[in-house]
Amino acid sequence: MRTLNERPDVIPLVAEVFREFGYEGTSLSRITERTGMGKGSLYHFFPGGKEEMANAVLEDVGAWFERHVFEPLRSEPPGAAIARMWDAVDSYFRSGGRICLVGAFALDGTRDRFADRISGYFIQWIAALRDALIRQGWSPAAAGESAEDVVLGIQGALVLARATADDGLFARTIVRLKSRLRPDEGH
Amino acid sequence: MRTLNERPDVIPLVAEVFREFGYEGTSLSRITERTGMGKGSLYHFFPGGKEEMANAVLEDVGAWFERHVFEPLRSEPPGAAIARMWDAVDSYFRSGGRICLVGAFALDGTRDRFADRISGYFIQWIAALRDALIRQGWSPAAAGESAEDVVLGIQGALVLARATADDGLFARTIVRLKSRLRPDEGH
DNA sequence: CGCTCATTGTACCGATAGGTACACGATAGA
DNA sequence: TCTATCGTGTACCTATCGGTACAATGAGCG
Repeated sequence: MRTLNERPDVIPLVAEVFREFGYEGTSLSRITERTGMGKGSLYHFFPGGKEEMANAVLEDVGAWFERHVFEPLRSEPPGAAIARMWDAVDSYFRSGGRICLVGAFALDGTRDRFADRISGYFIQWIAALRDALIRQGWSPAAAGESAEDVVLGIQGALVLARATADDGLFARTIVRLKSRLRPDEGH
Repeated sequence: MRTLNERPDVIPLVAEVFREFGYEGTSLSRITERTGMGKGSLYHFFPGGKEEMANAVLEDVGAWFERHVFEPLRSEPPGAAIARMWDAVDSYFRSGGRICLVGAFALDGTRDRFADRISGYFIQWIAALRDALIRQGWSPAAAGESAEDVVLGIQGALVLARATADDGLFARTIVRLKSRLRPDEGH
């Protein structure tokens, strides 16, 4: 046919396949049917095959969070940046209807293959949030602990929401986590 | 050879394989090499093949938690039962060095195959903990919220601990979660 | 128009997937 | 000791895996 597809267009489609089936559960044929691209095109854009596709997907996810979450946390006024983070998280994960690819990859043997990208994602997130909290007047220790607490809470909520198919769980959890970041107790 | 192996002996070995590689990433040959059992024996004990093995493993995990965590939470004095839960959790997950099979299965397409067992595990855990908190004098609402918060925090900690290869994260998180269950704020 | 080159479908590759068939050997009960 | 059964190793099955080769196609451009 013709050149309707570009590499960046395909990545979100491929991402969704990995999200649904995990790295090992994602077969080239599944990607083919979901993207409408044959192996020829797929290997043209991703000469490294499945591994390169997953890498591109992880990079794409990382870039999205860098842009919409981490960077604002580091440079915008902390209150506004944190509010923005909650909005981004809620919409990105579709209120718990969508899981975190990075978290899912972290849990099985896939982790070792993409260790740097996976750990980088979480470390950056925690560091950026911690930074914002410190700029909001928190002590470094309390900020670090709470940042970890929040990021981990989001991941846990995604696991539980999908495990129990409880529609409200994610939103409930976000409310609770939000309130923990509000300055009422002494940090 | 002879009948050294019994079904119950093999299940923990198989469980470890699923834990490392996920459902899709676990191949019969990997199970064979890890357990030392050939396909003949494997299919003798698990005629349903891989799916039956995973089911048996999930049942085994569920039974362990029922015995060491859920049942105590329901019937023992709440303070002691909760203390026991923390010990059980820390040793079972090897301070974060071991992931939660149920949580891992929940995140990808594997969930649908074992939906009842997976959701049952978490629902029972939360309900049992909630029950213990109520018997400790918490309001039902606060108890439900905190039970969810704790179980989800454990899952999140397992994800992050493995993602970032941070040895101390799990223990740190447990300390924090523990303190949230101690009666100081008004519930 | 004709050249070039990115893009694509198709056929094919060896390896391995999950699963089945079956016959051999040990065992235990009679 | 004879025999029915349990446990096991091995050979084999088809389907699919991830990946490669390559020829046809088409757009862009001089």
